[in-house]
Amino acid sequence: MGKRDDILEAAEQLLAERGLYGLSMKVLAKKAGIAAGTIYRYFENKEMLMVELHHHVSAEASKTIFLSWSEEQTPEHKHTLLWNNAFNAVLDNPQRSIVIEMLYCMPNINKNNTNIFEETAFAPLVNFYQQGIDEQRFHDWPVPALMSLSFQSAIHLAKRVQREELQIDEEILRQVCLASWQVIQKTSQLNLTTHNN
Amino acid sequence: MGKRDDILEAAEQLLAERGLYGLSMKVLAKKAGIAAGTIYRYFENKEMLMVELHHHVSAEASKTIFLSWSEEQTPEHKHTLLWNNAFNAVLDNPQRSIVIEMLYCMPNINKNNTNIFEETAFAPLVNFYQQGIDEQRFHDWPVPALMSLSFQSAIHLAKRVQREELQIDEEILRQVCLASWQVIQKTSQLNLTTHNN
DNA sequence: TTGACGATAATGAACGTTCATTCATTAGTT
DNA sequence: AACTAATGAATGAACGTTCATTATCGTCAA
Repeated sequence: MGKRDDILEAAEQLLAERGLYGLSMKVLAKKAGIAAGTIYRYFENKEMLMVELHHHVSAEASKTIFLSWSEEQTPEHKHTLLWNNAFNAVLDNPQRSIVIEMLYCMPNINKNNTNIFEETAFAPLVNFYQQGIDEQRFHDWPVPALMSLSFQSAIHLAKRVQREELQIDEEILRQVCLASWQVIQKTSQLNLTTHNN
Repeated sequence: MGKRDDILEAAEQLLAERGLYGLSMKVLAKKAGIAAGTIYRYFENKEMLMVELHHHVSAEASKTIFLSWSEEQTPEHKHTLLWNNAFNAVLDNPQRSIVIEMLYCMPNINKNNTNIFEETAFAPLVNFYQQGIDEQRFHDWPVPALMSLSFQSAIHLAKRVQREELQIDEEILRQVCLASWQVIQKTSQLNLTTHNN
C-alpha cells in the first residue's frame, strides 16, 4: 500500500544524498524496494516523476509551514508562527529543503502551470502579507519585498545553520524573528524617509 | 585565444538555458565552437569542469558585488553599495545567479575545499559584518543572522523580480535597502527586548 | 622568402558504459 | 479462471571519454 509514495520518498532521499546525477531509475527502484519497470505503473516517465515529486514536496512543505495556523490569531503571532515553522522546517527536514532547491533549479520542471501549483500551496502566506499591506500595517511594498525581509530570512538563516552546522541561541533566534517582524511594520520606529547621501 | 573561457562561458549559458541534463560534453563542444575532445585539453573531466566553473562564476560574482568598494567609506555607504551591487548583479546577469544556485545544489561539487574558495572570495563581505559587530554597531548576532536580514534580502528580492518579471520602483528599492540596513543596527529604534506572548 | 620539421593543439569517429524505457513473462488477487 | 500488478532482461539511444589522425604553429637552415 502506498507504493507511489515509496517511490517519491526514495527519490527525495536519493536527490538529497547524491544529487541529480545520482538519481537513475534503476537505483531509484532499488531504493524503493521494487523493480525498475514498476515505476512506470505510477509515473509516465522520469520527467513526470520529477514534476510530481515537486508537487509532493511543495505540498508537504506547505503543510509544515502552516502547522498550527489559525486565522484568529494576531498578525504578529501569525508572523512568529510562520517564521519559526519555516525555520524549523528546514532544520527538521534538511533533505526536503535541498530537494526543493534542486527542483527549483530545473528549467524543464518549472514550466507552465507548475508555479501556479506553488502559488496555491503558499497562497495563505501571500495573503497574510497582502492583508497587512491593505490594512496599512505593513509598508506599501510589493509582497516579495516584504517577504525578502521577513519570511525569507528564516529560510535563509536555517539553511546556513544546517549547511555550516553552526548553532544559534534560542534568544537570538527570537530577536531575529522579532526584528524581521518590526522591519516590515509601517509604524515601526525606522526612519525610511528620503535623506541625502 | 581564451578557449578555456569559451568553454566556461558556453557551459554557463547551457546550464542556465537547459539545466543540468542539458549539459552534455558534445552539446557543450558545439556551443563553444570546438570538438568534444578539445574540452579535455582544458579540463580533466566533466566533474572538474563543473568545479572550475563554480570557481569561475564565484569569482565573477565577487567582482561584481565589490564593484566600487572602498574601505574608506562609511558603514552605511558600504552597505548600500553591497546591497545594490548584489541586487543589480542578479538582474544584470540572471543566468549567472541561476548557475550559482545550480552548482550550489550539486553535492559532488561542494565538497572539501570548495566552500573555502567561496569563503575567501566573499571574505570582505563577512568582514564587513564582523566589524560592525565588533564595533557594537550591529546586533551581537552571528554574521549569517545579520546577512539573512540585510544582504540576502537583496539577492532574494532580485531573484523574485527576475523570475516573476515584476517591477519595483526605485524609491521602494531604496526603502527596502535602508530598512535592511536599519534592522541590523544595535541603535535602531526597534525594541527587541523580551516580552511575553 | 621559402620550406622543412618538431612540437603542440585540435579533431571527431569509435568505444564501453550507463541510461530511460519496454514488454513478454510471472506472481498475486478476486 | 480472469484480471491486475510486478518483474527484470532486453533494447537502442545517449553519455563521457579516448586516441589515432590531422591541422596549426614556431623555429631555423638554406
